[in-house]
Amino acid sequence: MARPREFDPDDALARSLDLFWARGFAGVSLSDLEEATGVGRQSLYAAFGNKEALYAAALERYNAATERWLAPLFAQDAGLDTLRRYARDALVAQGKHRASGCLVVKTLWDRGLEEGELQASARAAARRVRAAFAHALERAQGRGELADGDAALRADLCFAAVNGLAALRRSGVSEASALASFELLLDSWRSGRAR
Amino acid sequence: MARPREFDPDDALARSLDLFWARGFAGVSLSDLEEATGVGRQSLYAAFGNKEALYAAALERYNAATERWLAPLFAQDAGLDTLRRYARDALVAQGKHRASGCLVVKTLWDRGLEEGELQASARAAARRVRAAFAHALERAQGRGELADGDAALRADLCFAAVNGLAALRRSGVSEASALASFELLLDSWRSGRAR
DNA sequence: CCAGTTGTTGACCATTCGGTCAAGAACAAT
DNA sequence: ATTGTTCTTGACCGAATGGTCAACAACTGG
Repeated sequence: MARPREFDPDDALARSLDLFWARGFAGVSLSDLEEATGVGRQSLYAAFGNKEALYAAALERYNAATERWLAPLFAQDAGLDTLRRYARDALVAQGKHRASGCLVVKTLWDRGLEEGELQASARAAARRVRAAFAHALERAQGRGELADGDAALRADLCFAAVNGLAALRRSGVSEASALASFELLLDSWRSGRAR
Repeated sequence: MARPREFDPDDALARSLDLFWARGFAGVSLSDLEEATGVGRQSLYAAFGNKEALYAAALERYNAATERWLAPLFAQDAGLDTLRRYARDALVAQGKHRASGCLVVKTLWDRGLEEGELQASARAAARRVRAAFAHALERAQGRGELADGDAALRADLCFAAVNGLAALRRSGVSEASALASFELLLDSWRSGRAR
Protein backbone atom coordinates (compact mmCIF):
# COMPACT_ATOMS: atom_id res chain seq x y z
CA MET A 1 0.00 0.00 0.00
CA ALA A 2 3.05 2.20 -0.26
CA ARG A 3 6.27 2.34 -2.22
CA PRO A 4 7.28 -1.20 -3.17
CA ARG A 5 10.81 -2.34 -2.43
CA GLU A 6 13.06 -2.44 -5.42
CA PHE A 7 15.09 -5.48 -4.44
CA ASP A 8 14.38 -9.14 -3.80
CA PRO A 9 15.03 -9.76 -0.10
CA ASP A 10 15.77 -13.42 -0.65
CA ASP A 11 18.26 -12.59 -3.36
CA ALA A 12 19.95 -10.08 -1.09
CA LEU A 13 19.97 -12.74 1.61
CA ALA A 14 21.61 -15.22 -0.73
CA ARG A 15 24.37 -12.78 -1.60
CA SER A 16 24.86 -11.86 2.04
CA LEU A 17 25.08 -15.55 2.86
CA ASP A 18 27.87 -15.98 0.34
CA LEU A 19 29.80 -13.16 1.93
CA PHE A 20 29.31 -14.30 5.52
CA TRP A 21 30.13 -17.85 4.53
CA ALA A 22 33.37 -16.83 2.92
CA ARG A 23 34.61 -14.24 5.37
CA GLY A 24 32.77 -14.73 8.66
CA PHE A 25 30.58 -12.30 10.58
CA ALA A 26 33.21 -9.76 11.51
CA GLY A 27 34.94 -10.08 8.15
CA VAL A 28 31.98 -8.58 6.32
CA SER A 29 31.27 -4.89 6.68
CA LEU A 30 28.04 -3.09 6.01
CA SER A 31 29.68 -1.51 3.00
CA ASP A 32 30.56 -4.96 1.68
CA LEU A 33 26.95 -6.00 2.06
CA GLU A 34 25.72 -2.89 0.28
CA GLU A 35 28.07 -3.54 -2.59
CA ALA A 36 27.35 -7.26 -2.87
CA THR A 37 23.59 -6.91 -2.69
CA GLY A 38 23.24 -3.61 -4.47
CA VAL A 39 20.91 -2.61 -1.66
CA GLY A 40 21.31 0.55 0.38
CA ARG A 41 22.18 0.32 4.02
CA GLN A 42 18.93 1.73 5.32
CA SER A 43 16.96 -0.70 3.18
CA LEU A 44 18.89 -3.61 4.62
CA TYR A 45 18.20 -2.39 8.12
CA ALA A 46 14.53 -1.91 7.35
CA ALA A 47 14.26 -5.40 5.94
CA PHE A 48 16.37 -7.37 8.38
CA GLY A 49 17.05 -5.32 11.49
CA ASN A 50 20.78 -5.14 11.99
CA LYS A 51 23.93 -6.92 10.94
CA GLU A 52 23.53 -9.76 13.38
CA ALA A 53 19.89 -10.29 12.43
CA LEU A 54 20.94 -10.35 8.79
CA TYR A 55 23.50 -12.99 9.64
CA ALA A 56 20.86 -14.96 11.50
CA ALA A 57 18.54 -14.79 8.51
CA ALA A 58 21.34 -15.91 6.22
CA LEU A 59 22.09 -18.81 8.54
CA GLU A 60 18.43 -19.76 8.50
CA ARG A 61 18.51 -19.79 4.71
CA TYR A 62 21.59 -21.95 4.88
CA ASN A 63 19.87 -24.32 7.27
CA ALA A 64 16.91 -24.61 4.96
CA ALA A 65 19.23 -25.61 2.14
CA THR A 66 21.03 -28.04 4.41
CA GLU A 67 17.73 -29.65 5.31
CA ARG A 68 17.27 -30.50 1.65
CA TRP A 69 20.72 -32.04 1.57
CA LEU A 70 19.86 -34.06 4.65
CA ALA A 71 16.64 -35.49 3.25
CA PRO A 72 18.26 -38.56 1.65
CA LEU A 73 19.90 -39.40 4.97
CA PHE A 74 16.50 -39.42 6.65
CA ALA A 75 14.99 -41.61 3.94
CA GLN A 76 14.22 -45.23 4.58
CA ASP A 77 16.78 -46.53 2.10
CA ALA A 78 19.61 -44.45 3.53
CA GLY A 79 22.90 -46.23 4.03
CA LEU A 80 26.63 -45.92 3.75
CA ASP A 81 26.37 -44.90 0.12
CA THR A 82 24.07 -42.06 1.09
CA LEU A 83 26.65 -40.90 3.58
CA ARG A 84 29.42 -41.18 1.05
CA ARG A 85 27.41 -39.19 -1.46
CA TYR A 86 26.65 -36.54 1.15
CA ALA A 87 30.33 -36.13 1.92
CA ARG A 88 31.25 -35.98 -1.74
CA ASP A 89 28.58 -33.40 -2.53
CA ALA A 90 29.60 -31.35 0.47
CA LEU A 91 33.22 -31.38 -0.64
CA VAL A 92 32.33 -30.42 -4.19
CA ALA A 93 30.03 -27.64 -3.05
CA GLN A 94 32.66 -26.28 -0.71
CA GLY A 95 35.20 -26.45 -3.49
CA LYS A 96 33.02 -24.18 -5.54
CA HIS A 97 32.22 -22.06 -2.53
CA ARG A 98 35.81 -21.03 -1.79
CA ALA A 99 36.28 -24.02 0.47
CA SER A 100 34.74 -22.29 3.42
CA GLY A 101 33.56 -25.28 5.39
CA CYS A 102 30.16 -25.55 7.01
CA LEU A 103 28.60 -22.23 7.94
CA VAL A 104 26.99 -23.74 11.03
CA VAL A 105 30.35 -24.82 12.39
CA LYS A 106 31.87 -21.52 11.39
CA THR A 107 29.14 -19.81 13.38
CA LEU A 108 29.99 -21.93 16.39
CA TRP A 109 33.56 -20.68 16.20
CA ASP A 110 32.70 -17.08 15.50
CA ARG A 111 33.05 -14.48 18.17
CA GLY A 112 30.02 -12.68 16.80
CA LEU A 113 27.97 -12.95 19.91
CA GLU A 114 28.89 -15.01 22.90
CA GLU A 115 26.20 -17.50 23.71
CA GLY A 116 23.39 -15.72 21.97
CA GLU A 117 20.32 -17.20 20.38
CA LEU A 118 22.38 -17.56 17.23
CA GLN A 119 24.83 -19.94 18.84
CA ALA A 120 21.98 -22.02 20.18
CA SER A 121 20.43 -22.26 16.76
CA ALA A 122 23.76 -23.25 15.24
CA ARG A 123 24.17 -25.90 17.89
CA ALA A 124 20.73 -27.22 17.10
CA ALA A 125 21.55 -27.34 13.40
CA ALA A 126 24.70 -29.31 14.12
CA ARG A 127 22.69 -31.71 16.25
CA ARG A 128 20.30 -32.16 13.36
CA VAL A 129 23.13 -33.15 11.03
CA ARG A 130 24.42 -35.64 13.55
CA ALA A 131 20.91 -37.04 13.88
CA ALA A 132 20.74 -37.48 10.12
CA PHE A 133 24.04 -39.34 10.15
CA ALA A 134 22.85 -41.52 13.00
CA HIS A 135 19.62 -42.30 11.19
CA ALA A 136 21.44 -43.39 8.05
CA LEU A 137 23.79 -45.53 10.10
CA GLU A 138 20.91 -47.15 11.96
CA ARG A 139 19.14 -47.97 8.72
CA ALA A 140 22.37 -49.44 7.38
CA GLN A 141 22.76 -51.52 10.50
CA GLY A 142 19.19 -52.72 10.30
CA ARG A 143 19.88 -53.82 6.74
CA GLY A 144 23.04 -55.60 7.82
CA GLU A 145 25.18 -53.31 5.73
CA LEU A 146 27.49 -52.71 8.64
CA ALA A 147 28.17 -54.43 11.92
CA ASP A 148 26.16 -53.39 14.95
CA GLY A 149 27.56 -50.59 17.07
CA ASP A 150 26.71 -47.31 18.71
CA ALA A 151 25.13 -45.40 15.85
CA ALA A 152 25.15 -42.10 17.73
CA LEU A 153 28.85 -42.39 18.48
CA ARG A 154 29.60 -43.33 14.91
CA ALA A 155 27.51 -40.40 13.73
CA ASP A 156 29.54 -38.07 15.93
CA LEU A 157 32.72 -39.41 14.41
CA CYS A 158 31.28 -38.90 10.93
CA PHE A 159 30.39 -35.35 11.86
CA ALA A 160 33.90 -34.70 13.13
CA ALA A 161 35.44 -36.31 10.07
CA VAL A 162 33.26 -34.50 7.54
CA ASN A 163 33.97 -31.16 9.15
CA GLY A 164 37.61 -32.05 9.49
CA LEU A 165 37.76 -32.63 5.74
CA ALA A 166 37.44 -28.91 5.25
CA ALA A 167 40.49 -28.35 7.44
CA LEU A 168 42.25 -31.05 5.47
CA ARG A 169 41.46 -29.28 2.23
CA ARG A 170 42.69 -25.99 3.63
CA SER A 171 45.97 -27.58 4.60
CA GLY A 172 46.58 -28.42 0.98
CA VAL A 173 45.06 -31.88 0.51
CA SER A 174 43.23 -32.40 -2.75
CA GLU A 175 39.50 -32.88 -2.93
CA ALA A 176 39.90 -36.43 -4.22
CA SER A 177 42.31 -37.31 -1.45
CA ALA A 178 40.05 -35.85 1.22
CA LEU A 179 37.10 -37.81 -0.10
CA ALA A 180 39.18 -40.96 -0.20
CA SER A 181 40.10 -40.62 3.44
CA PHE A 182 36.46 -40.25 4.38
CA GLU A 183 35.56 -43.33 2.36
CA LEU A 184 38.22 -45.11 4.35
CA LEU A 185 36.15 -44.43 7.43
CA LEU A 186 32.94 -45.75 5.96
CA ASP A 187 34.63 -48.79 4.47
CA SER A 188 36.14 -49.70 7.81
CA TRP A 189 32.58 -50.18 9.05
CA ARG A 190 31.29 -52.22 6.14
CA SER A 191 30.24 -55.59 7.47
CA GLY A 192 31.19 -57.60 4.38
CA ARG A 193 34.87 -56.81 4.40
CA ALA A 194 36.09 -55.17 7.57
CA ARG A 195 38.92 -52.64 7.65
CA MET B 1 74.20 -0.95 26.00
CA ALA B 2 71.18 1.24 26.55
CA ARG B 3 68.01 1.15 28.56
CA PRO B 4 67.02 -2.49 29.15
CA ARG B 5 63.49 -3.57 28.31
CA GLU B 6 61.23 -3.99 31.29
CA PHE B 7 59.22 -6.92 30.00
CA ASP B 8 59.95 -10.49 29.00
CA PRO B 9 59.27 -10.78 25.26
CA ASP B 10 58.54 -14.48 25.47
CA ASP B 11 56.07 -13.91 28.26
CA ALA B 12 54.35 -11.22 26.22
CA LEU B 13 54.32 -13.62 23.30
CA ALA B 14 52.71 -16.31 25.41
CA ARG B 15 49.95 -13.98 26.51
CA SER B 16 49.42 -12.75 22.98
CA LEU B 17 49.21 -16.33 21.82
CA ASP B 18 46.44 -17.01 24.31
CA LEU B 19 44.48 -14.07 22.99
CA PHE B 20 44.95 -14.88 19.31
CA TRP B 21 44.15 -18.50 19.97
CA ALA B 22 40.91 -17.67 21.68
CA ARG B 23 39.67 -14.85 19.48
CA GLY B 24 41.50 -15.03 16.16
CA PHE B 25 43.65 -12.42 14.46
CA ALA B 26 41.00 -9.82 13.79
CA GLY B 27 39.29 -10.46 17.11
CA VAL B 28 42.26 -9.13 19.07
CA SER B 29 42.95 -5.42 19.07
CA LEU B 30 46.17 -3.68 19.89
CA SER B 31 44.53 -2.38 23.04
CA ASP B 32 43.68 -5.96 24.01
CA LEU B 33 47.30 -6.93 23.53
CA GLU B 34 48.51 -3.99 25.59
CA GLU B 35 46.19 -4.93 28.39
CA ALA B 36 46.95 -8.65 28.30
CA THR B 37 50.70 -8.27 28.14
CA GLY B 38 51.04 -5.15 30.23
CA VAL B 39 53.35 -3.86 27.53
CA GLY B 40 52.93 -0.53 25.80
CA ARG B 41 52.04 -0.42 22.16
CA GLN B 42 55.27 1.13 20.99
CA SER B 43 57.28 -1.47 22.87
CA LEU B 44 55.35 -4.24 21.17
CA TYR B 45 55.99 -2.70 17.79
CA ALA B 46 59.68 -2.26 18.58
CA ALA B 47 59.98 -5.87 19.66
CA PHE B 48 57.85 -7.62 17.04
CA GLY B 49 57.14 -5.28 14.15
CA ASN B 50 53.41 -5.08 13.70
CA LYS B 51 50.28 -6.99 14.58
CA GLU B 52 50.68 -9.59 11.90
CA ALA B 53 54.33 -10.19 12.76
CA LEU B 54 53.30 -10.60 16.38
CA TYR B 55 50.73 -13.16 15.31
CA ALA B 56 53.37 -14.94 13.25
CA ALA B 57 55.71 -15.02 16.24
CA ALA B 58 52.92 -16.36 18.42
CA LEU B 59 52.17 -19.05 15.85
CA GLU B 60 55.83 -19.98 15.81
CA ARG B 61 55.76 -20.35 19.56
CA TYR B 62 52.68 -22.51 19.22
CA ASN B 63 54.41 -24.65 16.61
CA ALA B 64 57.38 -25.14 18.88
CA ALA B 65 55.07 -26.37 21.60
CA THR B 66 53.27 -28.61 19.14
CA GLU B 67 56.55 -30.13 18.10
CA ARG B 68 57.03 -31.29 21.67
CA TRP B 69 53.57 -32.86 21.63
CA LEU B 70 54.43 -34.59 18.38
CA ALA B 71 57.65 -36.13 19.64
CA PRO B 72 56.03 -39.32 20.97
CA LEU B 73 54.41 -39.87 17.58
CA PHE B 74 57.80 -39.74 15.91
CA ALA B 75 59.30 -42.14 18.42
CA GLN B 76 60.10 -45.72 17.44
CA ASP B 77 57.55 -47.22 19.80
CA ALA B 78 54.71 -45.04 18.58
CA GLY B 79 51.42 -46.77 17.92
CA LEU B 80 47.69 -46.52 18.24
CA ASP B 81 47.95 -45.82 21.96
CA THR B 82 50.24 -42.90 21.23
CA LEU B 83 47.66 -41.53 18.85
CA ARG B 84 44.89 -42.03 21.35
CA ARG B 85 46.89 -40.27 24.02
CA TYR B 86 47.65 -37.41 21.66
CA ALA B 87 43.96 -36.94 20.92
CA ARG B 88 43.06 -37.12 24.59
CA ASP B 89 45.70 -34.62 25.60
CA ALA B 90 44.69 -32.31 22.79
CA LEU B 91 41.06 -32.46 23.90
CA VAL B 92 41.94 -31.81 27.52
CA ALA B 93 44.25 -28.94 26.64
CA GLN B 94 41.62 -27.38 24.44
CA GLY B 95 39.08 -27.81 27.16
CA LYS B 96 41.24 -25.72 29.43
CA HIS B 97 42.06 -23.33 26.63
CA ARG B 98 38.47 -22.24 25.97
CA ALA B 99 37.99 -25.04 23.45
CA SER B 100 39.53 -23.04 20.68
CA GLY B 101 40.73 -25.84 18.43
CA CYS B 102 44.11 -25.95 16.80
CA LEU B 103 45.68 -22.55 16.16
CA VAL B 104 47.27 -23.77 12.95
CA VAL B 105 43.92 -24.74 11.51
CA LYS B 106 42.40 -21.54 12.80
CA THR B 107 45.10 -19.64 10.97
CA LEU B 108 44.26 -21.51 7.78
CA TRP B 109 40.69 -20.29 8.11
CA ASP B 110 41.52 -16.76 9.14
CA ARG B 111 41.15 -13.93 6.70
CA GLY B 112 44.16 -12.23 8.25
CA LEU B 113 46.22 -12.20 5.13
CA GLU B 114 45.28 -13.99 1.95
CA GLU B 115 47.99 -16.39 0.88
CA GLY B 116 50.80 -14.76 2.78
CA GLU B 117 53.88 -16.38 4.20
CA LEU B 118 51.85 -17.02 7.32
CA GLN B 119 49.40 -19.27 5.51
CA ALA B 120 52.25 -21.21 3.97
CA SER B 121 53.81 -21.76 7.37
CA ALA B 122 50.49 -22.89 8.80
CA ARG B 123 50.07 -25.31 5.94
CA ALA B 124 53.54 -26.68 6.59
CA ALA B 125 52.71 -27.12 10.27
CA ALA B 126 49.57 -29.05 9.37
CA ARG B 127 51.58 -31.23 7.04
CA ARG B 128 53.97 -31.93 9.89
CA VAL B 129 51.15 -33.13 12.13
CA ARG B 130 49.86 -35.41 9.39
CA ALA B 131 53.37 -36.75 8.93
CA ALA B 132 53.55 -37.52 12.63
CA PHE B 133 50.26 -39.39 12.45
CA ALA B 134 51.44 -41.30 9.41
CA HIS B 135 54.67 -42.23 11.15
CA ALA B 136 52.87 -43.60 14.18
CA LEU B 137 50.53 -45.56 11.96
CA GLU B 138 53.40 -47.00 9.95
CA ARG B 139 55.16 -48.09 13.09
CA ALA B 140 51.94 -49.68 14.31
CA GLN B 141 51.54 -51.49 11.02
CA GLY B 142 55.11 -52.68 11.10
CA ARG B 143 54.43 -54.10 14.54
CA GLY B 144 51.27 -55.79 13.33
CA GLU B 145 49.13 -53.68 15.61
CA LEU B 146 46.82 -52.87 12.75
CA ALA B 147 46.16 -54.28 9.33
CA ASP B 148 48.17 -52.96 6.41
CA GLY B 149 46.76 -50.00 4.54
CA ASP B 150 47.60 -46.59 3.21
CA ALA B 151 49.16 -44.92 6.25
CA ALA B 152 49.14 -41.47 4.66
CA LEU B 153 45.45 -41.71 3.87
CA ARG B 154 44.72 -42.97 7.35
CA ALA B 155 46.79 -40.13 8.78
CA ASP B 156 44.75 -37.64 6.80
CA LEU B 157 41.58 -39.12 8.20
CA CYS B 158 43.01 -38.90 11.69
CA PHE B 159 43.89 -35.28 11.09
CA ALA B 160 40.39 -34.55 9.89
CA ALA B 161 38.85 -36.42 12.79
CA VAL B 162 41.02 -34.84 15.47
CA ASN B 163 40.30 -31.37 14.17
CA GLY B 164 36.67 -32.24 13.75
CA LEU B 165 36.53 -33.16 17.42
CA ALA B 166 36.84 -29.48 18.24
CA ALA B 167 33.78 -28.75 16.12
CA LEU B 168 32.03 -31.63 17.83
CA ARG B 169 32.80 -30.14 21.23
CA ARG B 170 31.56 -26.74 20.11
CA SER B 171 28.30 -28.26 19.01
CA GLY B 172 27.68 -29.41 22.55
CA VAL B 173 29.22 -32.90 22.70
CA SER B 174 31.06 -33.70 25.93
CA GLU B 175 34.78 -34.17 26.05
CA ALA B 176 34.39 -37.82 27.01
CA SER B 177 31.99 -38.46 24.19
CA ALA B 178 34.23 -36.77 21.66
CA LEU B 179 37.19 -38.81 22.79
CA ALA B 180 35.12 -41.98 22.61
CA SER B 181 34.19 -41.33 19.02
CA PHE B 182 37.84 -40.85 18.11
CA GLU B 183 38.75 -44.09 19.85
CA LEU B 184 36.10 -45.71 17.72
CA LEU B 185 38.15 -44.74 14.71
CA LEU B 186 41.38 -46.19 16.06
CA ASP B 187 39.69 -49.34 17.28
CA SER B 188 38.18 -49.97 13.88
CA TRP B 189 41.75 -50.33 12.60
CA ARG B 190 43.03 -52.62 15.32
CA SER B 191 44.05 -55.87 13.70
CA GLY B 192 43.11 -58.13 16.59
CA ARG B 193 39.43 -57.37 16.74
CA ALA B 194 38.12 -55.45 13.74
CA ARG B 195 35.28 -52.92 13.89
C1' DC C 1 79.38 13.76 34.75
C1' DC C 2 78.05 13.53 30.27
C1' DA C 3 76.91 11.78 25.59
C1' DG C 4 74.66 8.33 23.00
C1' DT C 5 71.48 4.80 22.55
C1' DT C 6 67.39 2.32 23.46
C1' DG C 7 62.89 1.63 25.89
C1' DT C 8 58.68 3.63 27.54
C1' DT C 9 54.73 6.65 27.67
C1' DG C 10 50.72 8.85 25.99
C1' DA C 11 48.87 11.73 22.77
C1' DC C 12 47.65 11.64 18.14
C1' DC C 13 46.54 10.23 13.14
C1' DA C 14 43.52 8.77 9.26
C1' DT C 15 40.43 5.20 8.32
C1' DT C 16 36.78 2.20 9.01
C1' DC C 17 33.29 0.29 11.72
C1' DG C 18 27.97 -0.45 12.80
C1' DG C 19 24.26 2.32 13.15
C1' DT C 20 21.12 6.55 12.62
C1' DC C 21 18.86 10.71 10.76
C1' DA C 22 16.44 13.48 7.62
C1' DA C 23 15.03 14.53 3.19
C1' DG C 24 13.13 12.98 -1.05
C1' DA C 25 10.93 9.39 -4.21
C1' DA C 26 7.35 6.01 -5.46
C1' DC C 27 3.37 3.89 -4.78
C1' DA C 28 -2.15 3.07 -3.01
C1' DA C 29 -6.29 5.00 -1.42
C1' DT C 30 -9.29 8.66 -1.48
C1' DA D 1 -4.45 15.94 -7.11
C1' DT D 2 -3.70 15.23 -2.35
C1' DT D 3 -2.56 12.48 1.59
C1' DG D 4 -0.37 8.84 3.99
C1' DT D 5 2.86 5.25 4.05
C1' DT D 6 6.81 2.95 2.82
C1' DC D 7 11.27 2.68 0.50
C1' DT D 8 15.66 4.78 -0.97
C1' DT D 9 19.55 7.84 -0.86
C1' DG D 10 23.47 9.95 1.14
C1' DA D 11 25.25 12.48 4.69
C1' DC D 12 26.49 11.91 9.28
C1' DC D 13 27.62 10.04 14.17
C1' DG D 14 30.63 8.35 18.00
C1' DA D 15 33.55 4.66 18.79
C1' DA D 16 37.22 1.71 17.77
C1' DT D 17 40.73 0.24 14.63
C1' DG D 18 46.12 -0.34 13.38
C1' DG D 19 49.82 2.48 13.29
C1' DT D 20 52.96 6.66 14.22
C1' DC D 21 55.20 10.66 16.47
C1' DA D 22 57.65 13.16 19.82
C1' DA D 23 58.93 13.81 24.41
C1' DC D 24 60.90 11.58 28.29
C1' DA D 25 63.29 7.94 31.17
C1' DA D 26 66.92 4.55 31.99
C1' DC D 27 70.90 2.58 31.12
C1' DT D 28 76.30 2.14 29.26
C1' DG D 29 80.71 3.71 27.66
C1' DG D 30 83.79 7.38 27.85
